[in-house]
Amino acid sequence: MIEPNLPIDTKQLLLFEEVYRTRSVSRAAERLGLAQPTVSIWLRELRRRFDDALFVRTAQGMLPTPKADALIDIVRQALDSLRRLDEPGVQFDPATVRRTFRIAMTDASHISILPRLLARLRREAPLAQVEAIPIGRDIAQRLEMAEVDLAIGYTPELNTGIYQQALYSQDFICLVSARHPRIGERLSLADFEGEAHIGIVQPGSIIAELDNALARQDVRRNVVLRVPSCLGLNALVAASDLIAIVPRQIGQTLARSGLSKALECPVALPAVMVRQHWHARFHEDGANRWLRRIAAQLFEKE
DNA sequence: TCCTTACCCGGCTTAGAACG
DNA sequence: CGTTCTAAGCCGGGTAAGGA
Repeated sequence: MIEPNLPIDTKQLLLFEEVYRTRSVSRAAERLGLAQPTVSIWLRELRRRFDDALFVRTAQGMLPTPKADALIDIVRQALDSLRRLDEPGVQFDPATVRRTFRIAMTDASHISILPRLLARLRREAPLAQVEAIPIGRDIAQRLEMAEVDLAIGYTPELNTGIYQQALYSQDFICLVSARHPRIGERLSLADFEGEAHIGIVQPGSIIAELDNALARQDVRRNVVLRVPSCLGLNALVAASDLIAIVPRQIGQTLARSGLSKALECPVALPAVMVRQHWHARFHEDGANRWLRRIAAQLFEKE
């Protein structure tokens, strides 16, 4: 016995995935080429192993328990990894790869990075899929568990086991309505302190650093609205007389709609470095290296 | 070293109970 | 009524043990 504690048999992983997908023991058995009782017996072993019913009979079929819901992603990733063992050669070929790249990023990056990144991926890896995942406090763990291939953002708290590469320096700009009643083409410090602001509240986001920087310069801003995301910002700014401090790229992109205008901040705000992060386990992995190179190349010419 | 035997294990079929 | 679970018994392959 090589590893008595190795949690599970590959066949049982396949079974788990198939029952989860088909919501049926019988259909899973048919698809796996097994007799139905065999599936039932394996399921019993899985239930003992995980100390959970995993699937329960209902009028809608064999529905997964919360435990099964929690396991399915890990199971699928394990199976994906095992299937890759059979791919010809170990080297990575973007032109033929059929997999999902999971990239954690802020919603601001959905505007500033994702379109260009997606265009490159679609061109070079037409069979691959991309999943954008919110970048949160648990990002280091998710990188380690291979739930996320790459994390892009301002995440100074990542360290052990996580590699990083600087992508670009991000500075800030102010966004106001294109029809603002008092602010023209320049934003003065008096305007900045006198007008009301929208604050973006995202744990770990770049924007959380801003109030620290303003406080150091003894500049106050009157935040009357806090939102969790940049995505609805344009409509909010356009329909109000509020000021929003946003990453320069986001501001310029949103201002192109004509609803809002991007103005230089009257206060010096420190630029922050946006980096990409990956786990040490995948440092030599062909697919991960390729993905990192694509992301880095997006910013080389700037 | 080779062969036989016994045993274990995984998977099968069948049958019946339990359940929604 | 259809689906799922469980038990009993069978079969084939692998393996360990023992004998020639």
